[in-house]
Amino acid sequence: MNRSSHSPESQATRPQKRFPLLLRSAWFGLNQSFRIYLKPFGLTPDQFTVLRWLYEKKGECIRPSDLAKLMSSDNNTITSIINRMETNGWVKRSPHIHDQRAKQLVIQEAGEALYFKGQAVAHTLEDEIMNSLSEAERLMYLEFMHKVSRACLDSRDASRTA
Amino acid sequence: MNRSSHSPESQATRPQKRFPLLLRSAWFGLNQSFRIYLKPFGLTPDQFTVLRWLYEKKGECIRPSDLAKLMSSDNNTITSIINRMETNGWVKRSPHIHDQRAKQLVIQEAGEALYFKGQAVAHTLEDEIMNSLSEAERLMYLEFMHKVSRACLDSRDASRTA
DNA sequence: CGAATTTAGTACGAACACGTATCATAATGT
DNA sequence: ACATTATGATACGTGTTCGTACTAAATTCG
Repeated sequence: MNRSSHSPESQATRPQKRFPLLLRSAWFGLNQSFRIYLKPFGLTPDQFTVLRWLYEKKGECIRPSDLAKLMSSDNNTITSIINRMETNGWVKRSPHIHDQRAKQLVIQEAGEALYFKGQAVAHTLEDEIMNSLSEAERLMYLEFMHKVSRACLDSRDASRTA
Repeated sequence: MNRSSHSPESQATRPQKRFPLLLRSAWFGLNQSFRIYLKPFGLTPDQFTVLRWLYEKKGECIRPSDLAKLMSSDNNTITSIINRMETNGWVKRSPHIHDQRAKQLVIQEAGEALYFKGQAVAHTLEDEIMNSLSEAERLMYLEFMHKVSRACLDSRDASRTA
């Protein structure tokens, strides 16, 4: 009841601790910071994430639709990103072995070199952010964040089938 | 070595607990879910957020640049969103009293009506997500999330001036 | 086997994110 | 007062997000 009505201090004084706002500013802050650090390499945060997955799963056969699931994204977005990355020679689309419709995504030499450069930035940034919490807090936080992100994805999937 | 070669459980079983990945999936999951629920109203999540701030700060003079700060966004993005919302008659650009360059953003009747509709959805969704944590966990989580989002924004600001 | 359904990928369009450039106005410094 | 600098808003271009629609191939089922 009376969660916020219209008292003038409700937003200004009370510290902003509502989840959607915190999530938004955390995501935008991290993403913007990462983008600026990656800029000298000509790489965007999303492109880096693609390189990351293709590198980590280099033995396996990764299709665009797999990448979409791994990145909580969708096929359209992946197609668009891969188009640019293939033009730049960072990844390659190969035919799939068992499925004539599908493509297999393979990271290229140039892409791997870029990935290594970006990785250093990514780790530095992640450590910097995580240092705002103590060791004990960090463990709890990641545990909670895992549950919350699971709930967010479940909510999305539920809203799609509804 | 040989950390994943081709064992199928390497990624599927081991929980992904790295912060950037969790943050990404939480943000995309929540945003996509919210978008689907708002769709019947012809409203997007970002447009809802604009209406939210303009409603909550209705007494104060809010300029596009203020909105950019409140939403962790930038002037360009706000201009673009406001263009569409003004076309739809949900908000209005008025001249600023003391500053000839600036505009004052005012929420319109139609915008307020839409905001109330979206608010119900937003609260339901937020509660649903937060229910994945216990009361005690939720308090700690929001506290941690506050620190982390602060660190993300600080990192962004630092990277800009560097 | 052959028809219905599902899945993989993409084209296209609207909305959003954001860097750079531009113009007008404000604030500052000497 | 006047030149310098900073700020508010926008135009424009590129990249990302995602809905709708379409084609081709795989799967399911009668």
